[in-house]
Amino acid sequence: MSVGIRHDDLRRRNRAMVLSAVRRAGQPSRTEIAATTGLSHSTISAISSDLIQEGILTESKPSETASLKRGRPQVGLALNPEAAAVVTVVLSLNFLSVAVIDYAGQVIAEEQRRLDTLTIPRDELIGECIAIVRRRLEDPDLDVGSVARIAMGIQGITDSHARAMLWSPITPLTDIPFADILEKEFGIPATMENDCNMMAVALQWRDPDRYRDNFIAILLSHGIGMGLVLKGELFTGTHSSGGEFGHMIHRPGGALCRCGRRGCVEAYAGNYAIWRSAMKMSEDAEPVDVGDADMRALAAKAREKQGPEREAYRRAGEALGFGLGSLFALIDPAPVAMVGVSAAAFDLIEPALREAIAQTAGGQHSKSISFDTEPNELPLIREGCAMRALTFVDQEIFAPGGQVRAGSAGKNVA
Amino acid sequence: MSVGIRHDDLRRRNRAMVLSAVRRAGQPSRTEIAATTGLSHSTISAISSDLIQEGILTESKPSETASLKRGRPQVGLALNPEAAAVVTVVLSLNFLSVAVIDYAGQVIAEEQRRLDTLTIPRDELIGECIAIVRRRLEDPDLDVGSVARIAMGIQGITDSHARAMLWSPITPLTDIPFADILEKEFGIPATMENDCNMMAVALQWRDPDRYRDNFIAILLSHGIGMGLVLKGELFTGTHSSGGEFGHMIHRPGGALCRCGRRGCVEAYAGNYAIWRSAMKMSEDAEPVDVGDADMRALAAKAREKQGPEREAYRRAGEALGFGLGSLFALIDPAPVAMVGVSAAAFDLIEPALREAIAQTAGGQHSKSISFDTEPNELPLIREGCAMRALTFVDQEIFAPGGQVRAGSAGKNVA
DNA sequence: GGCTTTTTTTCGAGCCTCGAAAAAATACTG
DNA sequence: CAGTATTTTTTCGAGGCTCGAAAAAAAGCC
Repeated sequence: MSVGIRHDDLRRRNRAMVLSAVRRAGQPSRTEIAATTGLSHSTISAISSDLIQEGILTESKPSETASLKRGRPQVGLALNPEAAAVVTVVLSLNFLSVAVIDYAGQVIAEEQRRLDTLTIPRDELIGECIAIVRRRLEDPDLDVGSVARIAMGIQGITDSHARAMLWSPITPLTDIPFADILEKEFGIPATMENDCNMMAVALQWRDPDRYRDNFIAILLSHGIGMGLVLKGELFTGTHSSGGEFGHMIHRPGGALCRCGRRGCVEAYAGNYAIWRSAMKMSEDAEPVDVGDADMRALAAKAREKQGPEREAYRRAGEALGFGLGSLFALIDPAPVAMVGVSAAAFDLIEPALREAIAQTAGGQHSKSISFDTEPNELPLIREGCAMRALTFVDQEIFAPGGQVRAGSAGKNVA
Repeated sequence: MSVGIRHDDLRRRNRAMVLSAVRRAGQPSRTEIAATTGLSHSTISAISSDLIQEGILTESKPSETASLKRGRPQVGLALNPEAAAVVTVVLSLNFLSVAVIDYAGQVIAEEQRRLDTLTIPRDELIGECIAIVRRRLEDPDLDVGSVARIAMGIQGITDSHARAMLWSPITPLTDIPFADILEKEFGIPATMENDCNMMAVALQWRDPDRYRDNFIAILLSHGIGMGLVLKGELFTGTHSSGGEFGHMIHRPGGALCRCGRRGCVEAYAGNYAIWRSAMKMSEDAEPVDVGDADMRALAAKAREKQGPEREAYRRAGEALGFGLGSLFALIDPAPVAMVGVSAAAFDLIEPALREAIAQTAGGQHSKSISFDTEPNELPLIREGCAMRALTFVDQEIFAPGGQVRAGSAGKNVA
């Protein structure tokens, strides 16, 4: 179970810590790193000199803003963009997008492609994913350094080890082990991540002041998804990617959900549910796909005048509010980011949502709960995948040797 | 944020690891400890020889069962009961109980006392708690060694730092900082823990095969509480003890809950709710206290024949089932222990509970979810408090020096 | 140009863990 | 019953890592 700390773990962990500090802070000096990590100057000096020699870090000459204090000027440390690269693959409804990202986090190549995900056969879907990655990797215009990791993100449920897509709303196909497929094809370690979890990871990097230890990212789109960060760590289920907020029960035996069950939050707040309600269709009506443009038009009509459209958003807000209330009963309230096309209609959702929360255990702090909105989920997902992959490189490739007992893991990066 | 590992942390953590291995395994030999911790024999030898010299561990002569293999026999290591002691204080409805427990986990003294918790004034409640602890500590019949920790458990909500009771169903009083009060009074570090969390801790020690990484302990009593263990760690809210399962929303706008809101799970499954429903009282009826004996009589009547009593338990099962279903949507299914007087009536609850779960996202694995029952919560709570306190002593007193930067923390236990 | 200030590197000391070998304690064997 | 085999535990030297102090480096200040 709990494993003792060996002597060689020390350097390994502290190396990872230095890399993490540099990635987080941008161009910190050795002194700053010593301060944030609590390690001595000598240790930081030794570790960073190693990392520079190995080509992982670079000294970025005088930091522009400085030079006002006297004393020896600080030398900034930066990630060497050429130290490695990672690839992100994001698969969403009718859309496949790939990006190559350097070690410093800059996009150096990308490609996007429409794809009829709802009808495409299994082999073809897999083939398209492999092909688009291959094109980017073999692009002669670009000297893609050593790609150290592929991170794929998808809407739907993935397994808890980030290896396979188990189920997804964007395709009837199930159980595709994308991580294994990509690994086998390219010989590069890969992961298969849940979209909402990646959104949460991205938010943590984008705005660490607001999204640090505890927060929630909710995807308001065709379906309802959630990424949850607790105590600074991404929360995942024990078997699956977890956090199926959209399938918490709002009204037992209620409206028909896309998942086939009844009364889920999503059956009131997903795009198809809002549409169904606005069109005065039965709650038992089979869920249909609604385009983003149609949803925006619906929101406009709801803003215009009272009517079934506005009522549909109110009901969505109510479902989300009670769901959040139950969630807050379990984990205490936390900041929430609403992402996706319906987040652009959050003005229509918020009043009923707040009213519902106020009736729940989380209601005491109802006022203090704040919501951000971000209508476009794709950039967030890609960013999250990129950071996921890069921190993997930081920790497992450039600070290797974690708790491997048997086996012939390479000893040092020379 | 993330702090580097210093050289002195190494020994500290490995000491803690050895203590943890001994506490978990009973009387492991040095060789066994080396195997479970992954540390070398030399390291274990050095650490345990220190711990023995400091009087924390003892060598427990030949382990009886052995002596069949040849070779030098293993020498078991055991916790020295006299190395320290801890005190547990459990405050529940009309009942206050205290125990003194030695370092090896054996109860060496206890005292219990009836108390009218619902009406007792604040000062008197605090006074009674202090008095009962003092009596046990100053008992001349018993040579209580150095008490290193007091762990108090209470039904209700505590803050996330385990310092204060914020709210409790057993008294109208709120915000009593019991941990600070006991610390000031006795000069011994203290904590104020939530009862259901302690139940979960106890289960983890009692049956580590079943309750290891992910499980749920639910208290079915006057109120509904929950202790949640995820990835082997007790889950707590960000501000409070968290896990207010009983106040997840079952039916928006539904039955009146003791907390003043409507439609909570507890408003259908708490003792008072079952009683209310069985007596065909209104769902708006003010919650009343129901004695354990009355509840047992009610269950007997429900078993006897169809009628409002049986229906009341069915409705409780339904509420618990949908609540668990929502919870399972978030964290994936896990084993559940039902504790408390209504757990003895779980046969009446289970059918509707399983039926409800089957209708939720957790339903796919509905069959594989297993329930244990334990009608008596008090021993569990005390056991949990004791283990909590003892592991604190292991980690913070006998392996001191964690991440203290400034300050004059004692260096070594001599 | 010398002095002050701040950052970074160097160097020796002190720990800690590890592996190998030795020591200890028992069962087996003839 | 003495010698051998086996297993556990201790001992000892080697190698690494971090730390503090001091030195070196690189500026601004007077």
